[in-house]
Amino acid sequence: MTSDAGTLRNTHQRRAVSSLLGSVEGFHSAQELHSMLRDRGERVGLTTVYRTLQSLADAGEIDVMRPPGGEHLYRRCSQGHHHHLVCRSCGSTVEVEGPAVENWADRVAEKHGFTDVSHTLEIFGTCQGCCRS
Amino acid sequence: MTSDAGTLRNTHQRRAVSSLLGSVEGFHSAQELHSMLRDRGERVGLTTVYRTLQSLADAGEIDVMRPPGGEHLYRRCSQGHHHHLVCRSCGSTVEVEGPAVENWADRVAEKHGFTDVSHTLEIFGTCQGCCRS
DNA sequence: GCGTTTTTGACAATCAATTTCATTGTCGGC
DNA sequence: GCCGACAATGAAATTGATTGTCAAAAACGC
Repeated sequence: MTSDAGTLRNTHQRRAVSSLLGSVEGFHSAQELHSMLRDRGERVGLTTVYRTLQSLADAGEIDVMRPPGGEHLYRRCSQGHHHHLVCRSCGSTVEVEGPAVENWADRVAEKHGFTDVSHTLEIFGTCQGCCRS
Repeated sequence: MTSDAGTLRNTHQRRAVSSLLGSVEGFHSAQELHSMLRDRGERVGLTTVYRTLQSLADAGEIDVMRPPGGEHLYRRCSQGHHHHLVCRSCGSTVEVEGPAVENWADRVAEKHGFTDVSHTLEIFGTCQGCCRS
């Protein structure tokens, strides 16, 4: 669609994964996405799901989250750099931005002589709905 | 609800792991620590190393880092909440603090109605030494 | 010492993720 | 439209860190 690495071919599996990611809310594991594809009647191998997710992540089209003690979760997110506020209980997520944090991280890294800087940041908590129950 | 530290027994394996962590620099995986113990002549099972590291982490005595695509790394860190600036190439780490970030994370979470908030933050980059080579 | 309770550790099990490799599908060129 | 090179696929096998099992050993209180 958008990204074209030159050697990438346009297969129905790739389109299926990409399209699925566009139509679901929240984060899902590769295995969940694989099941969803099966439920939709698409036959896409689990291997291909992993590979496609990886290439999409490399291309920056999806976000990967690594929750403590769980499998990798993937989600199509709004473009641009942002972070996630995640409910420990129900898994619902909110995208948050913190320009100040970005700057701080870059400044700190630079101060210590580090270059080519990136960072990961996730906020975990219990959301209102889950807190009540 | 919290771990009952009153029933913990003082075994030589527990002491060996704890002592080892006090004498090594940087982050190490459970398997590395297990090898080091063997080199030291201590006989401690890998299972026990994992269990001990887990309980130490639960007690807040060591920090756990989960680098992308790697195993869990453990390190005895200075007390108190802090984050890490990690070199992608050589793995060297710098402890950094960012009170402003802590506050920001808490505020953002609170604003969205989240309670019991925690967060993870790691900064990755290439350190001066590795940048040159 | 003695009995109780925790801890240990060799091995098996788990499970996400990756690799393998023969087969299939794409796509540019004709 | 057809061909052929080559990327892509996918089922099964593999990997590798981590966890579970459970009998035996160690620590602690008395």
